[in-house]
Amino acid sequence: MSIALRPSQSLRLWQQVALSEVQAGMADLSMRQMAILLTVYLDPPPHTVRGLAGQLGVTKPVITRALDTMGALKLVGRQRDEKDRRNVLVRRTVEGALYVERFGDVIIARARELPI
Amino acid sequence: MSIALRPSQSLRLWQQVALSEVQAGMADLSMRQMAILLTVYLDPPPHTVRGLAGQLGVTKPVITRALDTMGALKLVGRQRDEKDRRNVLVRRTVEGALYVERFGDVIIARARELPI
DNA sequence: CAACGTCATAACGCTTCCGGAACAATTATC
DNA sequence: GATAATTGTTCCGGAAGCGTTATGACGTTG
Repeated sequence: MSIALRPSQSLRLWQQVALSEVQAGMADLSMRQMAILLTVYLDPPPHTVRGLAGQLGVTKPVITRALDTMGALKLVGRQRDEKDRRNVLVRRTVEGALYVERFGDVIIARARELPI
Repeated sequence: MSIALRPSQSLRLWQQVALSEVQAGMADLSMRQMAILLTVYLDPPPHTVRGLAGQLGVTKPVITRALDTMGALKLVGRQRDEKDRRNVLVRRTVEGALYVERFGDVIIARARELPI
């Protein structure tokens, strides 16, 4: 059984989750930042700047800047790759894991409240 | 039947939709901007700056700036309320309606692809 | 070991956004 | 009709984003 959403449900879900996040005063991440954050936490490591840039179809400075901002928020960390010291490996953090987990809970809760 | 999502599904859905948007080179809207845009298009009008600020729990300048940016993208419009000329009514646009509709389609498509 | 790739970041000029305070325009109240 | 309240915008210094280009560190190849 695949997840079947009707148009009004899909948009309403997104709205309700976004509203919840804004109302809760959470960090106002952009779509790009969310894509990076979730990719780091959902896809298997390692994650490099170049790899993320390629996956998102953006330039490397875009990734560097996003990592700067989310790093200041402790949502991700950075570490030199000792095997190839040109690479920077994006590391998960405890705070980031908690953030992502909580975010998933919000989605589930709002999905449950959707009108049929 | 309510929409029941498991934790991994909810986060994966959000990631896939965000990735689709970024890869497609769509406007990189923040969570706040998405909340405003979807509220304007999903909730019944009229929408005022003050009303949106109250609903999102942010200050009025935040709404003004978001409307500036999304107005430049033609996603929303503004119109003076002739009944009470202090008010500004946020108007929907053709471009905005198409944007929102397309976005809903992306959510549905990614939801359908979710692993069980 | 020198020349060339590759990686991530820094630098550049510009735009957007922030929170908070001040503002002009409009309406309500006395 | 003067005063007060309300609405949305503008202004402030500062932070963060953009795309593009340049740079520095590291690895690979001749």
